[in-house]
Amino acid sequence: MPPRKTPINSSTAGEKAPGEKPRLSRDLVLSTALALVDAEGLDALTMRRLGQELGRDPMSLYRYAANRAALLDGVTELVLKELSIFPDRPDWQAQLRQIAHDLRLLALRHPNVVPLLVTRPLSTPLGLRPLGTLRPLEQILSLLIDAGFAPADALHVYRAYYGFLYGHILNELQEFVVDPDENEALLRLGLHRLPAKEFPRLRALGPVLADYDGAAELDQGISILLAGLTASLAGEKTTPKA
Amino acid sequence: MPPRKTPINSSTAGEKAPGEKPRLSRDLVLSTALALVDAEGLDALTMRRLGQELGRDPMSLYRYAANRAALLDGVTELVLKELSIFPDRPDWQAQLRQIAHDLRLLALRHPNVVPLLVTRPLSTPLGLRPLGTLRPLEQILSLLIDAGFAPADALHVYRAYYGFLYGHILNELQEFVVDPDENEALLRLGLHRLPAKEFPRLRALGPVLADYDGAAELDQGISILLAGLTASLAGEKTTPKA
DNA sequence: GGAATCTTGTCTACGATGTAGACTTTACGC
DNA sequence: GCGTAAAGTCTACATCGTAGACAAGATTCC
Repeated sequence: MPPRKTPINSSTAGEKAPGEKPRLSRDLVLSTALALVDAEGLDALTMRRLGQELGRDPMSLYRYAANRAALLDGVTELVLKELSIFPDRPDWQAQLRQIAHDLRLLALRHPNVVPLLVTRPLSTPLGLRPLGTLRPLEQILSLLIDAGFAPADALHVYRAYYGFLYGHILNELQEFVVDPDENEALLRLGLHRLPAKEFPRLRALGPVLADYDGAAELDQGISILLAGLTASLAGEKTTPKA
Repeated sequence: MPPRKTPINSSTAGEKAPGEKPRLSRDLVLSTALALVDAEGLDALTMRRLGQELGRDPMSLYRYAANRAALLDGVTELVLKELSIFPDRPDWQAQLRQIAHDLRLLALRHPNVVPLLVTRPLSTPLGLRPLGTLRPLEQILSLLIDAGFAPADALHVYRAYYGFLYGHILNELQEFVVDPDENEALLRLGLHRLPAKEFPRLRALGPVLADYDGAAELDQGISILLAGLTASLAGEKTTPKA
């Protein structure tokens, strides 16, 4: 992708009309950063570039994020804020299903942020993560406990659920190519490159790979998981409703 | 972590005795890179540092990897080669379970590589990935098809299975802290930092979080998934054995 | 109003990184 | 032994994150 000159934030006026310096704020910085990542990928998010995007000196950013890593954390937090969970709805299974689909769509909306989503927590102990990152966890636990699960069981359910969910998102995004016309072509081209003796199955699956219904697959997986979880937890002392 | 001076590869002699320049090779470069990542993390793997580790000019590395990204791909490939799959064993369920545990152990052995494992495929279309990366996929497909699954179903099973597996690994590694003594302390410390009103459930789960049996949890999840998958595929034309 | 103080943005500068391109050295086939 | 190809090295450059001193602007208190 060639570097672009026009600013990402296609707001009212040109790039640096002298009067309109809109006073920085954490939200402004982070949302511009997110827009930049969405448009041009993670590598495009450099301090210099972001500064330029905001019409400010790169150094000014350090007033709103301690360093680049913190900036990335802020972006993940911002993205996760797009996810709304209602912990006091009645049907917990329906809730989990709904959240799964919401998160999937969120990931498809911000594919370039997904590496951050799955990677940043690996380098930050749980207690030190941005609060916005932990909120979904807390809310889902709340959801499950309110539904009648013992706290420890709720944690197990959460883990299985979120694990599967993240796994699915990674899976789906791997096979996701931006240009849908190019999709099949690139796929076949790529597959054709594979040595036929070593990868017969994979090559034969080309057509099947080409049309991938992520939503359906996710839904089916969630069904299996929920059924299995309730069944496997049925033999214990606490039983959730339904 | 402070930078260290002694070379990673604690081989026979000191750092740069003039006679012992062991002639580079792709394997040597990659395995040294892996050792470096294992010991000091991904950020420590710079061309200069790796060159120094090998007692060579950083530029020499470009004879064995086109650029840094290709080097990272090489490392992932190398790690994945540690995983051995036997596609012609009888019991496919037992096989999948075994592979799951193997992969989990692999991830625990190379936690710093896990971000690469889950992240690199996102930026490389399937057909253009390093072959070593695709081999497990091919082998598992083979395993399932030989077990009686229709190819398309095999793909679905694979996706659900690998999705869950990767999700679990990410989950477990998040809660994994290197120093087990520090574990609980750090955990409590971190949890204590959370605002009590907003995160009551999470805070209450501190003790449960502290002892996490990843293997058991993985096993249980796999059981659920396998049971669910076979059940949900039973109504279709092709049925796998058992 | 005016001065003191805190906040926000800017400037300059430094060390580290990936890697292009020209060069030198080594290994090997005949 | 000589010529050719491969392996390794050197120099150089653009770009990155960010420390630290400073300036501009806003806010508070009298």
